[in-house]
Amino acid sequence: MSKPTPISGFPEWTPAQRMIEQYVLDRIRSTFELYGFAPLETRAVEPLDQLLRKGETSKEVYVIRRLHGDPDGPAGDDALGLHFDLTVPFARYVLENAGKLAFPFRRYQIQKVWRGERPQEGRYREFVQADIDIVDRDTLATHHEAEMPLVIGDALRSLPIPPVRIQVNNRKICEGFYRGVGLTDPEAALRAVDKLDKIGPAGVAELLASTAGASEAQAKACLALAEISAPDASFADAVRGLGVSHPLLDEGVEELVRVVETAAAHSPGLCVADLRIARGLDYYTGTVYETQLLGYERFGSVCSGGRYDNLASAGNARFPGVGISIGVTRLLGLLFGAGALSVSREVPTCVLVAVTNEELRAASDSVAGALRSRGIPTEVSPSAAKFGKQIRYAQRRGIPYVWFPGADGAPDEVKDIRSGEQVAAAAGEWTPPREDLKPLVS
RNA sequence: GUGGCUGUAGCUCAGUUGGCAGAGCACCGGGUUGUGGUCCCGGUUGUCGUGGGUUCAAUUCCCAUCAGUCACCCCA
Repeated sequence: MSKPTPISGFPEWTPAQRMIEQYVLDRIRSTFELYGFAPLETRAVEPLDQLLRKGETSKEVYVIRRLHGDPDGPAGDDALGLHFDLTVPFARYVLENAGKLAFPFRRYQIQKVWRGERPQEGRYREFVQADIDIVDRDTLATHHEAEMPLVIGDALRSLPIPPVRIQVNNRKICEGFYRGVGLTDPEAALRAVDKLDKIGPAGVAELLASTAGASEAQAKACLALAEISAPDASFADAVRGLGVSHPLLDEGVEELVRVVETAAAHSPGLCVADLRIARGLDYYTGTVYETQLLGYERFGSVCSGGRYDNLASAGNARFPGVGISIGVTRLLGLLFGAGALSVSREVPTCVLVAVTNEELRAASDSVAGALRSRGIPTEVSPSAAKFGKQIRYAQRRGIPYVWFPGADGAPDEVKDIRSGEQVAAAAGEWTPPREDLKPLVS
């Protein structure tokens, strides 16, 4: 068999990287639970028609089918696709289980998602998202939109990663403003403005004219709005200064003020109102979030989301929601690529119990058992090689302690192979310093 | 999905104007008859991403393909 090769866009980490990933996931999860979000996992597949409601993203959906499915039979597996985010499955789940859920319903969901994109650094076809959402029945209070950045701020701050900046906007501001200046296709205008960073003001003006039918004055006004950015409510004055009025615009400004002020009170500098932010899936109807990892801005957002009022509705029941999702795989991929994350050892093992000779392996096994019973991750040396070799086995893996069973009734000894210090110890009592018990991620 | 660049040892990379494949690090053995790391001596790295084609001869040239990366697209 020839050597297997990777599959494009489906990353597989090393054990050390996986330990870091698990650490990161644990921290994120515990922050989510600290805010009272309940755990949920949904199936990997959704009916295709559900997934395709988003238009453009449809090209990215992986469809599943049975190898020997009957192409002429009734629609079965081939009507299913892998979910490409966690919000759409969640909306479906809420509709399906509305009777069992208490509203407002707060849940987190940490799962893989799949998108058939062309991969490059920080872009994958299979990746993990850590998602929180809050949905309510009929109406959703706007303060939930202000809560999202707080959770994310806490979660990401608990990790050994560079600081982040959450950029917030509100689609009502854009849409209200565009309508206020007389544009009739706010969607097109939004798409044009979104390219500001990439093609510059002149390019956007051109695009606004060609795709949204904007006059020179209208384009200028849209650009002026997009250039507004402030870490506090002062953005609202800047918007008013543009002299455009529309009910939707006022509503959006009010909501965004609240998000920004709440965030500023909780953690200054975390959030910034940035009126050029337009992206995200097109089901967003109000607040939208994007998150830059400082120093890695060019790789795009590592955490995005927003408010959606129309994603989940059945008959006359409506479930507006707001959610945000951490791109865990992108975050890790970027930091791994930069060598910016490390772990103190490649295995969970804290203690390696040396084996004096194979006849005495049972003695080492029993030491290991005693240590494990007190929660100390321990392995027994794979061979009774010279102690130098056994120490090196530990050293190469970053295992901090080697345990030597005492010969002929002499006490056992444990050696810290980093310092070389070796002391007598009893397996039923010795405990490593707290910081050595588990691998340290930094 | 479109286009560009790249692919040589576990890692970082040399190299062959087409003629038996190299260095450093890492790894293994010894110096050191039961305690590693430093040091010294010695040793192994490999379908030259994969499959075709041209050629007496291809790692080198050509085509395809896979993977990585960049831009577009989209987005975590």
